[in-house]
Amino acid sequence: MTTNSLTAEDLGSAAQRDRRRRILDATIALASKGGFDAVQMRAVAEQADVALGTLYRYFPSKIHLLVSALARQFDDTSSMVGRRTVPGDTPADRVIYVLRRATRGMQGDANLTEALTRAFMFADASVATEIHVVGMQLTTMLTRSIKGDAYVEGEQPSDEDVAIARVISDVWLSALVSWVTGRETAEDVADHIETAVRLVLR
Amino acid sequence: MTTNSLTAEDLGSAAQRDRRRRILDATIALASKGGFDAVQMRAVAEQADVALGTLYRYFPSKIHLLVSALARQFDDTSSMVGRRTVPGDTPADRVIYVLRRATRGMQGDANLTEALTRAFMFADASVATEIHVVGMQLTTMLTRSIKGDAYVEGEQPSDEDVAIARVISDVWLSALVSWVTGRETAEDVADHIETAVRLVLR
DNA sequence: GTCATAATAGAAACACGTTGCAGTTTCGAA
DNA sequence: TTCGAAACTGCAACGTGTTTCTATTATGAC
Repeated sequence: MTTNSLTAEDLGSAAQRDRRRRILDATIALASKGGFDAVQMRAVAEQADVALGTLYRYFPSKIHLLVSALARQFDDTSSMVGRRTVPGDTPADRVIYVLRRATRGMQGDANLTEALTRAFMFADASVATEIHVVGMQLTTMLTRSIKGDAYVEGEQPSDEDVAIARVISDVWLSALVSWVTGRETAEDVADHIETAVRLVLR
Repeated sequence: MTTNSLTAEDLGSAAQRDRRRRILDATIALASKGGFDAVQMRAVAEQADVALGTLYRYFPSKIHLLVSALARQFDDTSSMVGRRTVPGDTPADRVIYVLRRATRGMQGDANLTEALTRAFMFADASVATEIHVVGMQLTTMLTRSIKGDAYVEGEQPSDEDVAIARVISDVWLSALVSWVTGRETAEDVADHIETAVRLVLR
């Protein structure tokens, strides 16, 4: 294994950085238009204007590609949403507010959500790094919501808060899967999440 | 659509019932040996001694096949475990006991677990029926554990118990995915589940 | 500027899920 | 028993993820 695939850290020249960007752009565009099935490697390569072999040099599988796209999306969103105080009087209210917003956002681009969620659920250990990043972003978002105004930048949340955030993440992920696979409606998902949040944050 | 696929209810002749059994046996055997990837439709057909087209007549996709296998496994296990009182003094203890047993059982056949879990997470709306069956089995198992000796056959569990069971199912499923995809160890999973159960059942 | 090395393009080939089809067998009704 | 419909077999073919290979182009050391 003399030549590895290019990672986010080790992006060589400007041309390579640009190729990587074009590939992820094409991925998002295709996913947004037709979901997981529409993200076909040949189509991504063509739309990004790279050869198929090059695509595989940058991302060793379709799953890596989609999870990397997910990580970039998360980065973009969280850097935009940034550090605004979460409205709501109780932890439960704040968490529900945040999750409702997130869920609504994902409903707005159902195909993209389906593609990224499926990839996330299918990802194996070789994608653990990217997955972990996404998990941390989610936990941070939730513990911040739980603490509300009491949140202090850099301070460690309590073990219990982390445990609660984790349970809520799990419920949210399950609900997301139910939704993207067409087994539950958006209302089902919202109700289910709200019930769960009020249960663990009572 | 004049000819539908054969469902579990509409199993025609004894020969057809036997074909179905052979197919599911072959599926479990292959999954147990090599996981999701080893369950190849041609291999299943050959091992079950049916033509590929026949396999697809019984199960319209690999996902249907695997989820049906999962449902049968669940049936077998729950009919074996049957109606034995769950040990433990508190709901949390009983639920943890049951989940530990289940988790240990799945670790004992990691490949099979990986295959069935992946199929479950990938299943779309066309598999909703089979999925629903599995979900009900899981919920029943958990509500029974929560109630312990107070459980009465045929009695409806309370809304809160169902909600709790559902949250625990979600956590368990997420943990399972983390484990089968190699992102967490079995100990991680056990700890995580125990924390979650004590949180919602305090 | 030259040259070795790595990166890319382009295209063929492979693997496996899935579909389609022609011929054969099974099965139930008359 | 005979007949027609449904089920089954065997096999070829297609689509898409993945691999592989050769020729070409970009890059960086000297």
